[in-house]
Amino acid sequence: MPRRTELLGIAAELFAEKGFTNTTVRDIADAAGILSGSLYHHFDSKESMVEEILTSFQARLFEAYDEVLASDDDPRTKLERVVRLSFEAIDQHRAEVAIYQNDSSYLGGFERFGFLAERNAQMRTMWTDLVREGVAAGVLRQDLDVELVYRFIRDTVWVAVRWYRPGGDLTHTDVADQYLSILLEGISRA
Amino acid sequence: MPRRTELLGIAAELFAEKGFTNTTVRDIADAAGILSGSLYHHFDSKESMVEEILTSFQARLFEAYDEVLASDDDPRTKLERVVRLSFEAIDQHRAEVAIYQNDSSYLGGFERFGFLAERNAQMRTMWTDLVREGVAAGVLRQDLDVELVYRFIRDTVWVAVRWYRPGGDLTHTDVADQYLSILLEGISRA
DNA sequence: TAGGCAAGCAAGCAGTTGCTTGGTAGCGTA
DNA sequence: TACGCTACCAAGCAACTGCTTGCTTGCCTA
Repeated sequence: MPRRTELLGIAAELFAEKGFTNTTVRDIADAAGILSGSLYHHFDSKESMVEEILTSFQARLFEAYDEVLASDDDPRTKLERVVRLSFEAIDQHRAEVAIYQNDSSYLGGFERFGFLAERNAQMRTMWTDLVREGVAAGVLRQDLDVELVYRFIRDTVWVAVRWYRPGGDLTHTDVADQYLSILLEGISRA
Repeated sequence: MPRRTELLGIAAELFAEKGFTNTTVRDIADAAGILSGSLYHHFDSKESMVEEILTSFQARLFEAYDEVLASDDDPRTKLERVVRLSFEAIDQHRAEVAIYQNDSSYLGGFERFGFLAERNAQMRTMWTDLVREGVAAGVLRQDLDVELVYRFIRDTVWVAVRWYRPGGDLTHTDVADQYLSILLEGISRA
């Protein structure tokens, strides 16, 4: 693995754990076993590190989403697959998701991180379209506030990164199963 | 209003907006129209400001929770009331909830903020007990993973502080209605 | 009208921050 | 053996951080 990639991984872990601004370049350098100045041989700035971490993660994530959306599955299946994909992303890219969850509101304030808002809009379109298709197809309730349903799903799925631990008792599939069951059927007794 | 209270309000808004560590004492002083050093006439430290903000908020919140729990409502009604109370707290104490959401993992690392973990445990007991009572009473599904249901509810409710805007189109009651409807009945067509 | 007090100013200190500069060690290759 | 490249070191700078100190101002009240 190229040193550059290695360093990005170390930085991502620290950003996820302590937050972007609370992580100093000296923290990253210490964890890598080098001096802080040496980091600037590999990267322009601390910001360019997060930028690279987030963009490459999002690129992979949306590629996976697009594959589902392009399929000819029915709306409900697509919705399920997208939820499962998201929990899988939390499992396999914990640090990246955590950074996205915790620091994107701060980072979004800088021009160079405008792509965050774009991806958010893309995400919103994806979810609301899926819900609307489900309603149109008659598999989802007609009285839903699509925008609210989108927010509830998005929040519950992504915030799970705060408590989900890869390798624990619950697999990401377990979590997705339970969540989909609750989301689709509710918690009331039939 | 005492100057002290006024300053806490200003600080809370800034903490909520930019995060605790990203808010400098000079930011707070500027917003209050005084010099940074003058803040120390009112408070020991920046940390004691957040501490006071969070403890007083949580005290009021749990007081309201306790009233519901002590009532003789049935489990499902209690669950509904607690959800509604939480959305109401987001509406009326946006800044405090936002600080609690965004900075408690960082603050929790300091000894003086141990009360955050205690309140978290208290919150967890409250929710899981409510769900278990609902299951026992036969109004909630028997196959629920109580711990997971608790996490999903907690996350969805509190993270709403990120997008809910008091005075907007949706009242906190609207949001609570929709969420309870989804949570209890699911989004699938009956 | 003298005393006490809440509120704030002016100046600065020590530590931390992201980042820069000029240099070097080691390795592969021509 | 000279060259170029990757990876890093050593030292430090300017800006910013939370906080301290000694002092002043204006108001209330006894």
